[in-house]
Amino acid sequence: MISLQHFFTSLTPVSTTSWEQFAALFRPVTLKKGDYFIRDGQLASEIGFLEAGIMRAFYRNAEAVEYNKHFFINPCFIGGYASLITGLPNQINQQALTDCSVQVARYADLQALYPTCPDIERGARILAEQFFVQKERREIDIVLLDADKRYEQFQRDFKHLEQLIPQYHIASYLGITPTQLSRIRKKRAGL
Amino acid sequence: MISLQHFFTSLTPVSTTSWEQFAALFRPVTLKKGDYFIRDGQLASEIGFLEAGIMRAFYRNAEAVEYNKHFFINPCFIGGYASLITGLPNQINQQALTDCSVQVARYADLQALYPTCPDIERGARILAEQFFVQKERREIDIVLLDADKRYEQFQRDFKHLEQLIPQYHIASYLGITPTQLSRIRKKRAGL
DNA sequence: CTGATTTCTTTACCTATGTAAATGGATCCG
DNA sequence: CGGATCCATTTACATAGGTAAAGAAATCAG
Repeated sequence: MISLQHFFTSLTPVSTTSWEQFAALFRPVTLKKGDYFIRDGQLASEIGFLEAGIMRAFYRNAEAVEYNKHFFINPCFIGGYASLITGLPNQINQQALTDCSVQVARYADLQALYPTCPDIERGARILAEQFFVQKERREIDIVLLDADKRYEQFQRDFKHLEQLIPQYHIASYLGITPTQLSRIRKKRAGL
Repeated sequence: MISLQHFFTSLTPVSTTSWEQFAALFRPVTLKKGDYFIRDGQLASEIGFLEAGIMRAFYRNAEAVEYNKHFFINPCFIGGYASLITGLPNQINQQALTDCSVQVARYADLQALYPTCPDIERGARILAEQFFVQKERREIDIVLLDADKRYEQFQRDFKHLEQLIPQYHIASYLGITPTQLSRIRKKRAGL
């Protein structure tokens, strides 16, 4: 299992003193299945590192319909990143689909390290760049692929996840209804 | 008109020596209407700052159908950002819709400044964060809004642009056909 | 085990949007 | 002026996908 230390230092080398200051900011938190890490409407103030468990990120529209936009199945950073950056209200929800263990830090404390720990700020830059790349990849999938292809892509991106969560979550991720996903699955089984 | 210097220093303060090294990397380039700054399939190696003019960014699918994903109407950085970061082939096209003036630098030269100019790297971090926020905002629009609402959003986001470019570019940005955009416009006029 | 709940599939119908082709304005040349 | 080109609109038809409701299957709790 990939630790916070392993994850961060794979972004960029970090000096011992920087790492100690960085690691000291985090405290362990347990999320039960169904718990939220962040909800829309809130101001984000904390960043998390998901050590174990599965979470989903989703938007809710004006009619309270949910649109899954991502599943976290591997250790990675979570949180209302856009809200942390802009200081504007968060628009995303992040919810545990299984029990999860998370390391949590105040984002302001993390930012306070940047002036004295350029290696930490470098990690933050690289992380922001990777977030951007992920988003662009997903954008391309949405724009260029039809629902069938996005389903294939989902299966590649989230190996084994399909068996672990209800299908309406997958349909929501694909931007279709469970009805339509069922049609796609049926069509594919017939081939 | 916003210069590269004005733009960058509004992200974060930059020391004189850092700025001089940074500015020295750029050379002016002129793009004629229709010219490309970057095409899909290429490896990106340069970053640009659009000083004046209008450009579009678009994807092309396997059938060569184009999907506009952004219009650059104000001074800002351009380039195959994901390709610069990952070193993988670029997937996006960026084309001048009017004659444009651009300041161009080799991305590797810019990166080479990071170890000695933490203020420049900080600017890069902030820029990456802002790119992320922009993408997320656009993602939310695409997921949560129908074509009518996205059209309204387009008109707010790109004031006056509608008069300057053909409608099929707008339709492509909205993810619909010119036929459908025509129907939307007609319906709205009737109200 | 059994009833209750949740999830998945299916059916019937409906709507938004796509495709293709025709029409009609603009606009640009020569 | 008069064709040529480009662009927006319109029409007719086709299709992907939505909605609602019912039924089937799986899962869970007592």
